[in-house]
Amino acid sequence: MKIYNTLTRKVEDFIPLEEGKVKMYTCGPTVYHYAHIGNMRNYIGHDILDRTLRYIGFDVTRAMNITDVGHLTSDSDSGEDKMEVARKRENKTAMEIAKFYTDAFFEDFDALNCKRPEIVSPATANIDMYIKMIENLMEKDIAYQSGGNIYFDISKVKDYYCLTNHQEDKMVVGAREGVDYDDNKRNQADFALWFTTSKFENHELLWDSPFGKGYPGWHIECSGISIKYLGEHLDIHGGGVDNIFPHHTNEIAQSEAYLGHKWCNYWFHNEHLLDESGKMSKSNGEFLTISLIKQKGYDPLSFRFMCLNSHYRKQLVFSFEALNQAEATLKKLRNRISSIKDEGDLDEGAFASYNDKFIRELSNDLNTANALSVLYELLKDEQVNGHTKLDLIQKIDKVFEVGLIVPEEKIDDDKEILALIEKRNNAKKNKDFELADSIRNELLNKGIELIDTREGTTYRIINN
RNA sequence: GGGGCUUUAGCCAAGUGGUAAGGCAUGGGACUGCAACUCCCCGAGCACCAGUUCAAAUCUGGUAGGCCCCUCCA
Repeated sequence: MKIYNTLTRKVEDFIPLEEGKVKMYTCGPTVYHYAHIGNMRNYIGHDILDRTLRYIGFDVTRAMNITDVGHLTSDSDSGEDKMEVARKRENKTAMEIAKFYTDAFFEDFDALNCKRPEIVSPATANIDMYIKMIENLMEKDIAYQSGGNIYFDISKVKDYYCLTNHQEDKMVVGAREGVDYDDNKRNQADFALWFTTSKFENHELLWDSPFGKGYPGWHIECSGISIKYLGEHLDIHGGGVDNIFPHHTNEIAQSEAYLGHKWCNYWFHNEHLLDESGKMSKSNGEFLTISLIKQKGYDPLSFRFMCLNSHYRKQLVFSFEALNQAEATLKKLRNRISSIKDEGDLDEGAFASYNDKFIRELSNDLNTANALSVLYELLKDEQVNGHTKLDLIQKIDKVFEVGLIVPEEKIDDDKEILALIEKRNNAKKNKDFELADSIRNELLNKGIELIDTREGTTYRIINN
């Protein structure tokens, strides 16, 4: 398995710390609003990684957080908490907001056939762990108290900018609007570990701590949850590319300072999904969600398929043209596969050969586009019998998970339908095409599509 | 100002030095009463310029366009 590692900026062989076992962490959603389709591309990317690792035999344990507190809308540790903003916007309690959007998130997550991580934990469920870590960092004099908050002193760690090529003296405070100078900090790049009420008032969720009543900073939650549930060493940690700096950079700094050793070996980052105007963002108001796509009549798996057709480390521009294309492609694929007759004995040689090819593509830094080509190659191969093809397709769809094999739905008592087919065929014989077509339409309205073949007419049930 | 990515047919996209995979769409054809489904056939010399090389989409330098990061963001 080869995978691109942001830490080394190279595609590397993936070697887990413990043979055969993988500990993986995914930065989860901030549940202050709906997740847009760009957010979901990231989870599809992680899902493919997760499933690929399992496919080639690794025992994967994966954890993901749900950020339900502590993520500020602004930088310089001065903006409002996103959950608080949502709470005011919707006039609900913070926990109601979190519950609502967490449910909405998983509805889309599930609709995309993303496998839920073994561990999913909300930030608010692990406050004790953050306090433990912060106390430890205070003892080591790596964290300090200032202006009511606890900050992490980045000058105390060796290679703070290890994930990026940022040069401290070239950093521009104010490159982005809203980045202000914060004179509570020793270094402008220091980040908050804990906020207290002395600085932020009116925050609904507050916890007692040795540093004062308050709530955790954003970055500490991922380190805390990861270490608490996956242990002191992590194989893969991932998220969107926007997390590289500062979120993951800060996670590395605080985790390694706390643990006193190297923490995570591989950093996995998904590129963004763009729309015609550039980056998708919630702050621009309108944004697309999986649920909306579904409402428009699309199969959410078409979106998953669209993502698989491109590479996770490449920006992808979303357009309905592209989605239509993906939907058409997927539909054709399913039709083709459903027409394969389950005949012959399992051809083990062919099975292994195609399976190897498939694994080879996925093992090459998740080249899903090429893995899909292997599927097309298989479909075209006349040397491979139907049974072997179907077995293989069923297997590789364990990674793709786009519903390649549509279970054949049968109606228990289809006498009525068969009678109508018979009636239509007679009408066709008598050149009464009006009647024939009306029967066809009647059945189509009931979700039954007729398929005319040389051997006769069959039917199938079509959804949506 | 600093760091990084990217540009391949109408569209999505692979390719990482040896002469451009695959898919969708379009067009043509087979099948059909028509249609759907299915099957067959058809398309680019890789943004541009200059180098290196026997050989470059692939390496180097430059130009142009797009995008991202430099404390909201997946």
